[in-house]
Amino acid sequence: MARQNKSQYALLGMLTLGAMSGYDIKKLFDNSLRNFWGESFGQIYPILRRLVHEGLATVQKQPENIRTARKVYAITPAGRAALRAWLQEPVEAPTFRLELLLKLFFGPEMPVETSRRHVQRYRDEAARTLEVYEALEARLRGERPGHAGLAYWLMTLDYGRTYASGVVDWCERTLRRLDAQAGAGVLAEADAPSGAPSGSGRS
Amino acid sequence: MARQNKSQYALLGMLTLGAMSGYDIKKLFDNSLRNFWGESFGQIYPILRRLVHEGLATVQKQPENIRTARKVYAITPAGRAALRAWLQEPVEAPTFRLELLLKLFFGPEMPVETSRRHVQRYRDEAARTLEVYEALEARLRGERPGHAGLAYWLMTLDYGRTYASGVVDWCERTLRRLDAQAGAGVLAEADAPSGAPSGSGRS
DNA sequence: CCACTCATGTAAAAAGTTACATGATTCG
DNA sequence: CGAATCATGTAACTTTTTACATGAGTGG
Repeated sequence: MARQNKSQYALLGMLTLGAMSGYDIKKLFDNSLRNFWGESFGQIYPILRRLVHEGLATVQKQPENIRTARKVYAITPAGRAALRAWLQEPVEAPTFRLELLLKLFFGPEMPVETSRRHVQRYRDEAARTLEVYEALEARLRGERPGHAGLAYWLMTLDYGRTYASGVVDWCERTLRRLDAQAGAGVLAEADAPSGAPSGSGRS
Repeated sequence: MARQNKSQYALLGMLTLGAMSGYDIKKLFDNSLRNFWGESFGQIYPILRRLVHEGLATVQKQPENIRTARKVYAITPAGRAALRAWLQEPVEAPTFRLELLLKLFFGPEMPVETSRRHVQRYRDEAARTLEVYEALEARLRGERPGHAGLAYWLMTLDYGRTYASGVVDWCERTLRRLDAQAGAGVLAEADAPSGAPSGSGRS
């Protein structure tokens, strides 16, 4: 029970990398973790406020006084303890929602060419992501040599690379399969407008 | 704008496989699509009601009269048209939230052994999933030979297999890296209880 | 001066899960 | 007859996104 809020731990974790503002945290998510985690401002600011309220973080206005000033947050020992307690807990199994696969699963409802287009685009995106990872890895190794976290960051990056490269392979295999599908004379039927398919009876 | 609700299309898609009840739909998600899509009853029943209201599906009570009777839903031509329109639309890029990677990213905050345990468990689960897929593929090929959807179902299954097998590989590589990490003298510090770590100063 | 990035925040809506309530049927 | 499965549904809650509002500073 008490469905734990993972976002708060994500934020606490970010603060272990150094004191920073909500804006900085957002940038970090977008630049470094976007392949496996993200948070929106609508989550970040309210949670930061709560963390301070609960004594897990502290704030300090940078220019002081000004209403829209930059606020720098830092993790407290209590915050670090809370984070560590969560890090100890077993990882919950992720639930995926892959729209591409959902659509592909209903392939008989569309022309093969449409499935093909979706898969092709997915492939291109994964290939681009792969390039971004190469660049990111080079940057990481260069910028922060010897940083305690480096080895771990590279592990998560390796995950992204493995994943993206697996996607590219699968897409290429699937494109070939779709071509075979199109060649097998399914095209004519798939192009049909909306009639009911042959076998709809329940067992 | 008008953030489209994907769940409704998932349900409509299920109904293209044949008329069925909300309970049947749930079972189908749990048995066949669980690696890339899922829906809870809290979503399914209200959405089915709405689909009927909008003319995208029809209902029929099976024993009739009884209040808790089985209700069988069928897709209408309008429903099929709505589904197909959605199938045509470009696939939105998925956002992942992989708790394992988030925790691993904060590796310096925990003993190497904890990271190791998480990764090990992840590996075991992926390996088990892989076995389930093999069985599922055999069952599919046997049960429904010649079904129009079979080729597509096998493609989604192939995705799951590729993914799970990539995860297993990554986990094994990562376990070796973690061992190297532990050997590099990080263990002593990492095993410490919870006080502030050596270099906690903000830049 | 205009566009862009920096920077904080709120409100409303959407999406989704969980827990609960109810009751029939089937199998051992 | 008790447990499991079949079967439907609602209400409360949590989580998350989106859109909006505001305003300072910087570079062309």
